[in-house]
Amino acid sequence: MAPSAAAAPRVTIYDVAARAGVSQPTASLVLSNHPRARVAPATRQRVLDAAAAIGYRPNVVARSLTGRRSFALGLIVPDFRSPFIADVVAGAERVAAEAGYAVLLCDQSARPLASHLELLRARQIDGVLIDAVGAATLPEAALAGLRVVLIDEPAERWPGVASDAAAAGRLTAEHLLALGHREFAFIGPAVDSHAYRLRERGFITALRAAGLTVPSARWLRVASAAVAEGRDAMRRLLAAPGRPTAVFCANDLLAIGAVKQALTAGVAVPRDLSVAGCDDIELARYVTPELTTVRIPARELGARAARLLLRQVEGRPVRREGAGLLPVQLVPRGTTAPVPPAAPLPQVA
Amino acid sequence: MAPSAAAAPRVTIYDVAARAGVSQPTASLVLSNHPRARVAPATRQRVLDAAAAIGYRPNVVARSLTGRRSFALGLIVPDFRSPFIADVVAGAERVAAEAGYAVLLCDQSARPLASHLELLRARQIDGVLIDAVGAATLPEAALAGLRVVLIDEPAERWPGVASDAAAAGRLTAEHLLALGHREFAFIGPAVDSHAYRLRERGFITALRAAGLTVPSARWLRVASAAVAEGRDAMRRLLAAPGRPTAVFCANDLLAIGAVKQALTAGVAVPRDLSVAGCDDIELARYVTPELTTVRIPARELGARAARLLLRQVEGRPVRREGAGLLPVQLVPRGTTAPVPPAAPLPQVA
DNA sequence: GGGTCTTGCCAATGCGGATTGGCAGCCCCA
DNA sequence: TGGGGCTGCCAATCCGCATTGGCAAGACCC
Repeated sequence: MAPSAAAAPRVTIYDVAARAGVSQPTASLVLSNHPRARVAPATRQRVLDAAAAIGYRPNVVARSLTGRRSFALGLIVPDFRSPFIADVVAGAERVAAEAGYAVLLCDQSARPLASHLELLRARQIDGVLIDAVGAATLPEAALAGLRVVLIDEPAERWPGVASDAAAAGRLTAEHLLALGHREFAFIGPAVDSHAYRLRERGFITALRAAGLTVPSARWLRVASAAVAEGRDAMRRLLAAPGRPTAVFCANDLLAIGAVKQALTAGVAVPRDLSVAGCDDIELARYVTPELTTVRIPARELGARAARLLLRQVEGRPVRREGAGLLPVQLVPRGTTAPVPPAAPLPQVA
Repeated sequence: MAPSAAAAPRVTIYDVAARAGVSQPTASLVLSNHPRARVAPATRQRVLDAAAAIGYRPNVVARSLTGRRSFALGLIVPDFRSPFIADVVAGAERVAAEAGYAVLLCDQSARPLASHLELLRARQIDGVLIDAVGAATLPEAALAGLRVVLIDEPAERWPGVASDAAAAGRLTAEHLLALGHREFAFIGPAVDSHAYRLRERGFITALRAAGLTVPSARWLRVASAAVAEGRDAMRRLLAAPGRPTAVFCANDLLAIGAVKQALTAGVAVPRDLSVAGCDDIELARYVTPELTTVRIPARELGARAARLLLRQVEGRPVRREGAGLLPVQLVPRGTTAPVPPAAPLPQVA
């Protein structure tokens, strides 16, 4: 249990004070650059010189104990290995780092949400960014006393930031409709995620507006938003009787898997089948054919969430949701094309 | 500067002690489950009950201050958004979490290595895993007094874990040679990374053993190991006079970019040109054609590094490099094929 | 030259918990 | 029955830093 032999002796603020010939509180006043500190310029300089001379580095742990804040934020995500999430993390991390905060990355795939929250609490975390499944249904107590910002998961009790997920679905629907498609399928994860639900709803609502629907047999639920799942779903889709001319996948990974499977099965994409994804991960441009998708500003999502959380943490005013939804943008590429002339169904009059 | 109004009142060990009718040290002895603690069973139970009743959670910050350890590890990586690195991180994180340690993820693309080390020091980090460019050339002082484990970057002064990068290059060379290839190119990042150097060297050494070389004009250095760079490199390669029949890319992202560019330029892969990558990221199976590559056990690399670091941190004996290199494995897929009959050069006798 | 301010610094204390040393009370045995 | 040895608990102290209250010395004024 005991750690191995002590390492380098630490340089503390007492050492600085001693070398500068002042008391520890005086050194503290100077070094923490206290605004209302009344310290003679000469004294201040002596302290600064002493600190520089012996290479003083404040001990964040000690500072956290007195200040009751850790200068660290938690960031809980479903799976940081997903490219989209990784971008969200990168955006948040950058903002946090610039403000001098560390980020404790918590992966929901490794440990449940509530457990992460407990651990973050124990570490006296200053605030938590939650981009995780099930955040909205967490018991009140799990978040009590924490400063929280939700990502892509609106709730009345907490501020949050979100992308315009409904628009993502709508834009895709409109794109496919404009290409003449009338027979659709949908592939999406069965997770309890607001953003995914809205993507679905935006898609179907736009279809309805055009007098169309997606038959329930072509409404495929998969376990997670991963490539392998997209593949399985497409396999099922192609095995069923009839065939859609266009498929909307709730994210790019699913779409990549779906395209892959279609090609493997000899279904030409986009000639015989159009497939669209959502997120616009970097990879979307590197698969063949390049993936039609909707660009979601992932980094911006993370960055904005972090800024919002830092406002709370530092006691600055927080505008509730004021910023509105982050805009998304259709990116037509190579996996969607006009419906083939010999469409399975005659054109709707 | 002042944080906003205080949140929920914290439950401290003093509260537990008061409720159990014992002194704080006694409560501490019970709750920290001290091995040589001499506490009467009844007393112990009273303390435990009290703690449970009021929901006591030890304050990790306070514990860190006295214990001079933070139960946190640093993990410095070149870019956690790279799929390969993400797997290394996942492996390390899992091991750390199981031992009760948090991981502070530091991205070299956001801030230089030395700066990260400073920050980790200030947080009294218990140890650092370094999978970063330039770790070997760091000044002595930057790492002084830290417990360190290097990933894929052997150094005499520090323990480390590494994959058998030379074998990765060799296996690829042998694979391509067996397919009849004699005209090669290489694409790799110009970063100062041991693993990449070994991959190169392993490749070229195996070619030499077969009496072949890679002409310097086909030895392409790119800025980073990213898809876009692979693309650029292939563009240059195809623009130059003559053409190899096989290209070894130092990692999968480069290979994916290279394949993409070749296809775009009308060069059929693998018919006209074979391309091989390295890492076997998940994506390698999802591009078209599927990528031939060498599987590097990324998660295992991270996990093993974390275990090694934890041994040091907890003062258990550390076997120097004892474990040896992690084995790698060729994964032949769709981007490599026998050299076409009408090869640019006659078969070497 | 004795008050009243101001300025500049420091003593004391707290944050939450770990650890050490020691002191009662009890048992046991000679 | 008195002393030795345990056992079980607590008082005191420390970790490194931030903050408050106050005190002494000098500036200023009448």
